[in-house]
Order: sequence, then C-alpha cells, then structure tokens
Amino acid sequence: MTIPADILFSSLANDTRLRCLMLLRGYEELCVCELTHALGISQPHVSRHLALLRESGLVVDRRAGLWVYYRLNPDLPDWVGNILTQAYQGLASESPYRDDAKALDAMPDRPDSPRCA
Amino acid sequence: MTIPADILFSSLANDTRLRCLMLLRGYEELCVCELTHALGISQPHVSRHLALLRESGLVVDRRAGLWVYYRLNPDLPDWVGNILTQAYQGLASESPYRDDAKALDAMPDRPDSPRCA
DNA sequence: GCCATATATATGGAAATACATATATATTGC
DNA sequence: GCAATATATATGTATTTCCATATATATGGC
Repeated sequence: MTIPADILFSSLANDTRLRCLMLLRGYEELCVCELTHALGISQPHVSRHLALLRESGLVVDRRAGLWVYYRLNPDLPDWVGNILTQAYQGLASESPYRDDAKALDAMPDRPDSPRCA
Repeated sequence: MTIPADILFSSLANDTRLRCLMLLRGYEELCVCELTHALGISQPHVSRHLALLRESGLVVDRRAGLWVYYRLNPDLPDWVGNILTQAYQGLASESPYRDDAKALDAMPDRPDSPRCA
C-alpha cells in the first residue's frame, strides 16, 4: 500500500486528527466513544475526522456490535510508520497528547473491546 | 528551540514547501534561484513559501551579496529532524523529488555558494 | 416475533475560516 | 540601473466547524 506525502502530512496537520493518531499509536485500538471521551470534543467532530483518516488509508476500522473500533493501518509503508513513531516519541509526553491519554485511562465504563478478536 | 506539531505538519502538507525541504535535506544549502530552477515554478511563489518555512522555524537563511541561502534549521528538535529524515528516505527516490534534484544538478551557472562559510 | 426505545456512529448542509496562486510592485545589494 | 529576492493584493478554492438528522445495532416489554 502507498500513501501520498501530501495526504499524509495534511492528515497530520489537523489537531483533532493528530491527537487521534497519537492515541491510536499508544493504545493499539480504540472505539469512537473512547476517542470522543479522551479528546473531550463532540462525537460528530471526531467521527468526521476519523472518516478522513480512513479515506486517507492511515487507519482501518472494524465494527463490533454498536461499536466501531479504529486502529492504525497495519500495512502502512515503513517510512510512514516511522514518521508516526517519531511524532509519538516527540509528542506523547506533552500537552494535549499526554492529557488525552490520561483522560482515556480515567474513562469509566470503557467498552471491553475483545481486542485482536 | 521548539516547533509546534501543527506548524510542522502544516508546513510539510504543502507541495512546494515539502519539495523545498527535501532539496534542502539533500543539498545542505541552496539559494532561492537554485530552488526556483529545480522546482520549475515562479520565483515569487518559491520565495513566499520559503518565508513561511522561515517563520515556522524550519529553515534559516543568510544573505551573501545578491543571493539568499536557505538551509534546514540546525537547532531543530531531534524528533523533527528524524521526521524530515524519514520523509527524505521515503520520498527522495520518487517523483517529483527525484526530478527536482536532477533538475538542480543540471542547472547551468549555479552560484558558487561558499557553503559553510 | 414485533414494536418502541436507547445507544453508538455517520452524514448532509451552511457558514466561517484558512490556503494557495497569480500578478504587480517593492526592496536590497552591486 | 540591473539582478536577486521579498512583499502586497486580489481571487478562487479547500477545510473546518457546527448543528441537525440519519443509520445501524441492541434491548425490553408484550
């Protein structure tokens, strides 16, 4: 699979999308309600940007009952994966990315996703 | 020095700017006329995007007579430098980046920049 | 099983905002 | 004055955002 550079970087250039990607990088797989809770923004807003990430090929989704789980596309080219890794290393300990992870950890009643089913 | 993630990625999200950065990554230091020749687009267009890259902190410039030379900012955070490196590794051999480098190599009368003066 | 309802997610449309491009003009150094 | 570079303005085009609404799946009562 291939990702055009302009698609990659314009995807990363949006705050909501970057925060989603950093969470997915740290948690492997998350559903929309988890992402919505972690970011503290409206569900339609999150869903919109996840759709853009899906269309760009950066993430893939799977439905499980009511929930739709998103994860980074496992087939990304190496250089794209490396860029996400470098971004994660540079950003994960900083605001707002760190706080997003904290908010997710503190989320009550997280759906018990049968990860890697 | 520090570069906000949204500034970094929105800088990389533009075609002209990314091509300039990839050239600067490969050639260390280039003047505006070299970049203009390599990209094959108008001088004001290149100059405008170089100004944006300068304002974002990704590149620095120095004037030498009539010419203004640009290079990657040597004080970039590690993770930013790593991302540029990964992008270069993933893109340098592809179009249009490869062709830009070829066009630069074929440029007649390149200014003999006293690099690293 | 059927219907009403609740929950999770997605989409449509309008307004606001940001971006990119082209042309013209200005600045700087020789 | 000339060459190299920078800036200003105008214009068109994407992007983002918000709100309302639609779809899909599950649950409870009968």
